[in-house]
Amino acid sequence: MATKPRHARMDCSAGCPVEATLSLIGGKWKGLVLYHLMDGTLRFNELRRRLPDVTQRMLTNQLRELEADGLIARTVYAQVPPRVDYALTDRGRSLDQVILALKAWGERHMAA
Amino acid sequence: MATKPRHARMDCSAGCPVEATLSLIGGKWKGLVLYHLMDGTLRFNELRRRLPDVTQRMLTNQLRELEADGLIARTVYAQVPPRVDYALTDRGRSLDQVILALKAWGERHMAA
DNA sequence: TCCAACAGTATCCTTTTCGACACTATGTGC
DNA sequence: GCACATAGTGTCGAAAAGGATACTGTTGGA
Repeated sequence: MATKPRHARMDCSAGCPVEATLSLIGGKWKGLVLYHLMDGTLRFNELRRRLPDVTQRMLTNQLRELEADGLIARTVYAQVPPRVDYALTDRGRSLDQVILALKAWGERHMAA
Repeated sequence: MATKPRHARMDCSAGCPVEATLSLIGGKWKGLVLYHLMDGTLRFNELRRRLPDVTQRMLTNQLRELEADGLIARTVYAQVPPRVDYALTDRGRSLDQVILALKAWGERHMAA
């Protein structure tokens, strides 16, 4: 129970789905992880190399939470050295437009 | 200086604009505030009534941060009792599509 | 004369989040 | 028999975020 949902239900008020969605992708590195996984399946250390500022522990946490929320799938191969693949689920892929909207806005409005 | 930006620059890595945008709207109630202001200008207590679970202090904080980020405009009228209007700026209004994308996704994928 | 409405502040405290750092298991190549 | 790579865990502590509660000043209305 690393993190409890900050917004578990949808029945609080108008506009609440906004917060509910944000609570899924609002983790400090989740947007970035989802964005990189849009390129395709990645192994743990591949993600690490793409996100050099994320500590190993944080990356693990974020991945676990994304998995718990059904946005990514974790596949473990019984090999040595271990191999674990991360990929978007259908649900995760359905966020693509949202991620791209966030990215487009950031590129257009953060010139400062 | 209630809150320091969690993501001030855009030059960190690919996909970073995603995080930059999230850092603006990721406050616990910011999405909700922006969503309600899409209806039009609201006074402080009108917002309070629409967001009953937000304490007065938190609402003030979130509004101040949104103002500092240039997303909303705060207009004070020299009256008694005081009157303060909050409205989206152009920059804030440019987030409408993003907010609506978040809302649409939440409504469609949070049925659980 | 006393109270309610407005838009906040001030203070204190708890919870959550984040990061540093060290540690694990195992089979392969040298 | 040693280090290396992989994919993690565990523990600690600092910092940030969030929440509870109480307080302010003014004026119009009952």
